[in-house]
Amino acid sequence: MTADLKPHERRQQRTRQAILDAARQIISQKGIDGLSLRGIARAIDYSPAGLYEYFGSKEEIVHAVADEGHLRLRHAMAAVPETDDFVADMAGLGHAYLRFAAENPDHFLLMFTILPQYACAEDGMSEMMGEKSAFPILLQAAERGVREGVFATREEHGPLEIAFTAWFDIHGVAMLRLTQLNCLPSDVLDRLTDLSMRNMMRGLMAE
Amino acid sequence: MTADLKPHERRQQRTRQAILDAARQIISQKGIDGLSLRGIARAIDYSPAGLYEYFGSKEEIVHAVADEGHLRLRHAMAAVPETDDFVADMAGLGHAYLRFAAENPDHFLLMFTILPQYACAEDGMSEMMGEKSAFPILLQAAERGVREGVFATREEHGPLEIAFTAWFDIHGVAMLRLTQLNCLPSDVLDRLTDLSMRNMMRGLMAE
DNA sequence: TGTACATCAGTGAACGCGCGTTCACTGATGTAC
DNA sequence: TGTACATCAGTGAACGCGCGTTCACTGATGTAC
Repeated sequence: MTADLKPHERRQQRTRQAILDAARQIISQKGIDGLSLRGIARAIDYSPAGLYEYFGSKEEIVHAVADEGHLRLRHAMAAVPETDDFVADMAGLGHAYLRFAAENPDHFLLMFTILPQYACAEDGMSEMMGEKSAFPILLQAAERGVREGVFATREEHGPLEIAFTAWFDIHGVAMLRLTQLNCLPSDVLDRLTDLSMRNMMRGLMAE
Repeated sequence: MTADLKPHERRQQRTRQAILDAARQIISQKGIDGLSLRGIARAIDYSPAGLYEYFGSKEEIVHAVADEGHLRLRHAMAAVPETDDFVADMAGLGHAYLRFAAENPDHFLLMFTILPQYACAEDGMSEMMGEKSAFPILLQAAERGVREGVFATREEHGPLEIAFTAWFDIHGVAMLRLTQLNCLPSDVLDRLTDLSMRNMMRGLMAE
């Protein structure tokens, strides 16, 4: 993907990435409100004006960081190995989601919170199905679950609906753990998380 | 609760409330980043310095607005009437939650997003069980569901665990609808929401 | 190989802005005698 | 009832700050002949 570039293009790419990495790191340390062009520039030994060579505005940088986050989340979930035990694999996907949220809380909040002002694509579904989103990974798992007869399907209730149900549940867990339940001891949280995931699976299962 | 106050105390209370109302309205219109002491002061015809008679800092105001939000959400859910049909009542609670989120998106995001830096109470559970939280309403419903034999219980899986499962699901729906799925047509969203709630209930039910 | 020129990445200073907070103040309201 | 004083709610101007963005610039790198 990054092959076939002339040297100066590679240098550009590298600088662009350095900007995004610095931005991500600053967000991790000080939250989204702590992010400033001046801070990014300081981190990569540039003048603030220099950033405008690579991005048109601060907002563009923030969007790029969020996009990158979605990609990283997708990769984290895609990296969950597939075993014979579908139910366990499904739980593994959920835990990958939660681990990402726990390890990158401010990045996660940025991705799933701050930017509702995106222009809507005319087909709202297409963005979610794209390569930048983790949803297709979940959808694939739902399809496998159906194929293996673990999940029940009915009229108007196929893999897509199953994937959404799972996403809703795991996303709620992730958000509430970050923002409301962070005072609870983590063993309690883990127990509640597991129960919730199990209940959710139970609601989707055949028979 | 507001009785037994001397006139000047009532006046103070009213001003305090006016500040919070203005803050809430500004947040609704311009988001949390659009909130400034100057803006609040302008809205209630005060000088910015005057606000310090009522709150010690901007942060205090923001926390107060968030707290008020939790109270309003609780009231919205407590106002859902109880009928003979438990399952329908449970769905009603979910819809009250979602309606609140949809009608007060920025307020909702403030409540459930921005302020993870609260000092943790030594017992993390107590705040959630308090009068400022909507969770007890959900817990009551879960207890009723158990009492009526709709929800299954097992070892280590009682009303509390049921309430959490429901909260996770409905909160995930609310957050994703606000931040990721706002491009989908609302009939699609409503269908997915209902399916998810039904699946969740199914996972909790007896037999 | 050497020279003239164009392109490019990055700088430094400045722009105007809105912010939270402080502080000395004022004028009205309440209290004591 | 009148007067002196204390309290209180609210003001206005100023503080220092950090911000995103612009723009004329510079020095290095690349290109053409």
